[in-house]
Amino acid sequence: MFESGLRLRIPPSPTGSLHLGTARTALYNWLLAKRFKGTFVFRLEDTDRERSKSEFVTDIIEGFKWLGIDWNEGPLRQSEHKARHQMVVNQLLENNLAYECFCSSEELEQIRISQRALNKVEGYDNRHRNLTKQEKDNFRAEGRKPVIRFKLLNKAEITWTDLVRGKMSVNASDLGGDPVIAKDNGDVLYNFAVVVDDHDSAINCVIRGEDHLHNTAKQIPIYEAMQWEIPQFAHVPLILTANREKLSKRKHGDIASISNYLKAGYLPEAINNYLIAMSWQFPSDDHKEVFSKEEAVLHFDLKDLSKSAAIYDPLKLNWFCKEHFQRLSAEEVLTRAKTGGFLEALNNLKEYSPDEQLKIISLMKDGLIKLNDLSNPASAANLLVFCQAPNLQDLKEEAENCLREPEAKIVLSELNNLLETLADLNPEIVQKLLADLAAKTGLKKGKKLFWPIRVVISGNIHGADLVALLSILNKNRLQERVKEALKYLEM
RNA sequence: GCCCCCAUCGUCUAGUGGCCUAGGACACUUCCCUUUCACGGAGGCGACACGAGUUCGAAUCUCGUUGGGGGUACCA
Repeated sequence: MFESGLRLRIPPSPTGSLHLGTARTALYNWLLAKRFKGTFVFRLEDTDRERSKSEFVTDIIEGFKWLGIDWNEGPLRQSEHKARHQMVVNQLLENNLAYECFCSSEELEQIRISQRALNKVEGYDNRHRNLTKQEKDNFRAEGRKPVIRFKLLNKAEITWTDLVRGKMSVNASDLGGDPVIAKDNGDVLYNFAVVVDDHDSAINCVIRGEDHLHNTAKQIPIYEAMQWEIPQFAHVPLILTANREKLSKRKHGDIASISNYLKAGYLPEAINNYLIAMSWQFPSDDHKEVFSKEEAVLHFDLKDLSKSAAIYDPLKLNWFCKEHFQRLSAEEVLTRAKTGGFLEALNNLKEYSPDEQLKIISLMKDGLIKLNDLSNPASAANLLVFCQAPNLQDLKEEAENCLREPEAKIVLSELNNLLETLADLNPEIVQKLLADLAAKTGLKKGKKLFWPIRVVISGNIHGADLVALLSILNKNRLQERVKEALKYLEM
């Protein structure tokens, strides 16, 4: 199908930070480019001068890098192709395939209102298609500046075979009139610029969101007018929120922006996995769910994409996160946490040797969702227990109650006594320590025996394996916290 | 309003006319493991939107209805 070589592109607009949906479209492009050894072009769609910002350019590039989505050409900037765009506009004008339209926005609005009243397609009624020179001069004399409109041939059936959806067809008369391709200030518009740029980059396969379906219908006639080869099109399904609306940067910025995931310490491999799996399934017999984008490359094909929109499910994302954390070595997690700055709030972690730090990470990483959780008190995977004594004045009710049990005091003072006889702790010693403690207190095991210890070290009745916890914490910290608690209970 | 797209458990999906009393995953839930939580293991709950066709036979094909989404800019 692509004898000359597959050429794909991703054209984000730097009017906002990298969007989850853009990342997913980029991923599908990337997957296909890798699979069929194509060329992937990265272009910044920055023709909207007011809304485009350089900080967003940085954000988008950083986002792609973080996800591991690389490209072969670019970043190209649409704004740098102005002269070329102007040239094509003129060519269209000369060939009578485009024309000047002097309608004011008020007139346009009037046209829409009357069309709507008649249950017709809203849009422009092409009234300035055949203006005489005299009429144009009159408008100019009024001080009106024209926009340039492209002549859509009415009634023409615009068809293409979509690589995801199959045969598609839109009637040109349903497109809302001749589209504006250049504003009255000369700036060209998206639907035009994208055609010129894609053609100039020899793009032969356009993968984009389903929200572009009508744009494709508007763009194909431009290719035809210029006698340019029309690329293949593939419209991928959208990502919807839980209440079934298109995921938008404005309304759902927190979950829509890739940079938020980066900052929170999500694993890019988990994001990629989730994004790909949203509309695509690993084809092998086991239909495995957890995979890398590199594994997906081996099997990915547009025809296997789902046609229906997918609803963003944070719980499922979390699951992918856990799965990918479990697959990472403790060394890797520690490195990423350090380089990402996620350990900075955990000052005292430096007191532990590198080897101890690894033990800490491997003890905690299985329930990890994002690196942020390492220092988040609300997370079960936080490392706070290793870094600071709990604030006993401010315990949760269940923890406070546990400490107020009469047995708690006995357990703690016996523990304190036993600790006096010990030097450094290790798992074997802790094992024995707890057994001795059980014997001394007469409490076999269970809540009465272990929960007070947990509360004293972490402020929580739940947590990671106690033996591992205590042996890493070691004698001094443990004893300190036990004494502190005994003091607190005396008050 | 008009145009287009989509339609299997709450969610993501497998399923391309008989292997389907519809399979998997997330979530939820029961039990087991465990000194707690988590992990892990074994179960459970739970769907072919509806109505007509076509066919010996339909989740799968056709039409209609309904529902959902997107689009409808001198934004991208």
